[in-house]
Amino acid sequence: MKLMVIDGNSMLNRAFYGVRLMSNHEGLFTNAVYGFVATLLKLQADHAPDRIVVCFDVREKTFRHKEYEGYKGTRKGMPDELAQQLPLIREVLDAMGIPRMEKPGFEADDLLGTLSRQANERGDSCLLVTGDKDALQLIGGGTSVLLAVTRRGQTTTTEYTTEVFREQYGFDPIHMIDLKALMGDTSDNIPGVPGIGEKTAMGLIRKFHTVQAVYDNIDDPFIKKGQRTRLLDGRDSAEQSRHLVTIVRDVPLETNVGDLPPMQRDEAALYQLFTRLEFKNFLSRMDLHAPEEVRQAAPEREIRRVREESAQSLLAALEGTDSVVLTAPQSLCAVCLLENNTAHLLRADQVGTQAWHELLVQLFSGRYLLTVHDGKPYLTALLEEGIEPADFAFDTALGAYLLNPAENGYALEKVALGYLQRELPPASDYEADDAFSPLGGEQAAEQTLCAHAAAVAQLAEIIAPKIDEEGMHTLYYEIELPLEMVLASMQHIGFQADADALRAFGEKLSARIDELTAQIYEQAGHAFNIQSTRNLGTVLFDELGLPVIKKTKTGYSTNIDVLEALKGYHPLVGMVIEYRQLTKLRSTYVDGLLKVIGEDGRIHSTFQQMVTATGRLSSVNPNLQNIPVRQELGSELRHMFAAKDGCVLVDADYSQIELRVLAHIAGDEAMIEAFRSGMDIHAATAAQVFHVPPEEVTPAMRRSSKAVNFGIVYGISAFSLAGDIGVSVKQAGEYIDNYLRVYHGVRDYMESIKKQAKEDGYVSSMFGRRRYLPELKSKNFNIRSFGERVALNTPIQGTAADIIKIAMVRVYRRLKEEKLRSRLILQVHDELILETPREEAERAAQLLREEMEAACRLSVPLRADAAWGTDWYAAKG
DNA sequence: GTGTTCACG
DNA sequence: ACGTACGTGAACACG
Repeated sequence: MKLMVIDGNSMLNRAFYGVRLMSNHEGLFTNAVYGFVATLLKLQADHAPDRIVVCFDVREKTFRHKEYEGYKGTRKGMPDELAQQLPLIREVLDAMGIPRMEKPGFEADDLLGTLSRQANERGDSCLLVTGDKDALQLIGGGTSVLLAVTRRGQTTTTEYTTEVFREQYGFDPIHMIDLKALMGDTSDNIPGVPGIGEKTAMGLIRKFHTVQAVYDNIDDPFIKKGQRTRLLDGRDSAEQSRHLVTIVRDVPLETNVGDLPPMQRDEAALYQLFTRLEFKNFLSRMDLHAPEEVRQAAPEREIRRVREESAQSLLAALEGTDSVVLTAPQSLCAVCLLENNTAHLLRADQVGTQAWHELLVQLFSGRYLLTVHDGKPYLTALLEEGIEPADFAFDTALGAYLLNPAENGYALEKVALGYLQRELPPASDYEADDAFSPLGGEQAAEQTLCAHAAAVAQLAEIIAPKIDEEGMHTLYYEIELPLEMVLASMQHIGFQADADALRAFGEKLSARIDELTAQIYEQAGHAFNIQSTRNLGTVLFDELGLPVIKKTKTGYSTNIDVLEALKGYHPLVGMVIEYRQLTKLRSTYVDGLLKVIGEDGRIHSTFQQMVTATGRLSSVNPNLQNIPVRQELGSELRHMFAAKDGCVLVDADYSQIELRVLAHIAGDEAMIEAFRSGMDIHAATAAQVFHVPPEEVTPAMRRSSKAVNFGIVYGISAFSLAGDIGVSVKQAGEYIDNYLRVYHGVRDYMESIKKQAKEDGYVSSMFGRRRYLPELKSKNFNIRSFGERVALNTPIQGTAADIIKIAMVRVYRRLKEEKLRSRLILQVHDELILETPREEAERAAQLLREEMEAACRLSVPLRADAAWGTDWYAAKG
């Protein structure tokens, strides 16, 4: 028989520090459990033991540690995030059928020693798993040690047998005790012999093997004079240490190795536990499934599959239905329509191009209420076919996003696992290029398409009512769902970009970058990779000896704040700043954008609707929401984004939308009044905070008020405000105090939103968009503070996101209703851009501004400023 | 794949 | 006493 004995504390610590902090939906921390389970599975797979025992220290009862214990009896140094997870680990082990062992007064090591001895005496082999080198003394007689070592975040394990140990150390494992007795171990409070370090101790033990023998041969010429003195002085300590490091191998145990039952997983308990912890990949890896009674909640539905022969027969089958689920490859080369538990399948190559086109027109005409999962790709595919689809009736991906916007990714397989506890075959079955060609994997493709349709139908039944229950009906049906079509249209139309102008700009940059590179090398005295922060750090701080301003966890920080601070010290610094700026422009924007200009000369970014935790959109491939504007050189790039011939760009942006939302949500009379007065808000704030008439507000006063205004929206602290505007923390604190005295509605809001967030576990935007905040439950100050800032910021940022989304839907509809030829092509959080026939510009600008301002009624006016021009640079007012 | 930096709101 | 702004995406270096 093969026994494996694990040092539970050692493994737990490794798991906790090796896996980034994770928590489930409710804010329960889970990372240590996750790492622990992952390690257990790997150990089982690699070593296939017949029995496993996990041993723990019972440190609370060990008097040695008592004085360090906090009031709750947790060991010093064990963060609460980890302590919380101990009971979960116990549950996991129990469910896996792995016995736990602990014994007051003994450490895990002693249990390892005792169990391995017992096993060996019975003739069984034993593998001890630990990160503690002390355990190496236990090797031999059928026991080996699997030692885990973490270096640079990477854990490697080495299996030590007697041979491996001898090879590495040059003596027998048992003499590990003697080695430690001489060299000591500061982390374990083992004194050893003062003045004898690892090197000397190794030499002595290799030669003499034991402490006893060292002292028996103390006059041996091998021992140098100084060492001899130290050894003799430290003799008591050596003997005491030897005693301390010797692992007990005869702990009286209630359960002996012979009594260990075979491991028996309690699958139902494991399923329940992993579901609660949200360990979805373990559920599938360990092939765990919902027990019968849970499955009853969402049983897999029996679906009848019908292969339709023609578009007519398909449409006839759908006649009179009030709800249809659609699944299809994104290219829409086949469709699966599920109604009334019957899936109707049809492939493009069965019906011919023209008929297929007609079918799609019919299908997406709005006559059928279509439910889909992530419908935008279908919409863009249809637009490419020249078809103008109607909105979907329901999109389960969008619904899942609103129910919890913190997930990463809403792939059907993942959402189904979460809501239906069911594993689906992967969409790659039908997304593959040849899945529906006559030779492709048709069977799997059709089967998967049907299974997915069934899952979408069930998901809709679960998600739609939840959306309503959680007060997001309007947000969903009137904002997000119609917005999907607006975004598809924006993606389809794209933004014209001038490739030649980009290339010319790039060449200009390259010429200057080459100059700078040469100068930087000259200043440094050698060539190096300027883009490598490590190399640059070496040059700046080691070679040139400039003062270190800030450190990152991997070395010196060389970010812009640091470089600005170092500018006066050395001419190289200024060059690096310019070099950084130019290379950023060249690689991210010039090269990056050139790569994505389509054959139509336009850039078709993807607007992601299900990414951010706050409700904002994001833009990828490329990101058109971070095109430079703040610096003169970078903003030239906006000349390359131009309207097509005969058109102009109409650009409108909200003025101070987030602060206006704050004024409204907080109901702060003073701030509302400031906005109603129509004044420059930062100046108005300055006047109120500094008690001066508006005409006496100095630029410096306005600047600091502006910083405070921003800071408030982000969840301010005096420290960061100080860093931001370059005043003392005390000074910054006074600014904030003055600010909150004037705007006491804001102060009250800051308090009440945090309180409410703690009670509810989430915050909401004005339109009911939710974000859960498990961080607020953390006992870690930093994590909790982060949660509080998020609680403050999310309703503001989220409401602003709701508002511009409403505006987008309204602008899109009105352009259609009024049969204008202007088209929305871009959104940048508080800014919308239309491409507009020149003669329509005036009217489009008017419409855009109106709809943006009328999107929502707040207790302050919403203001949007519109302007137009031939390119984005010119259109920005 | 992770960390750092920097572009935007 | 703690260590800080909120939300994104892309490029590059490095292990």
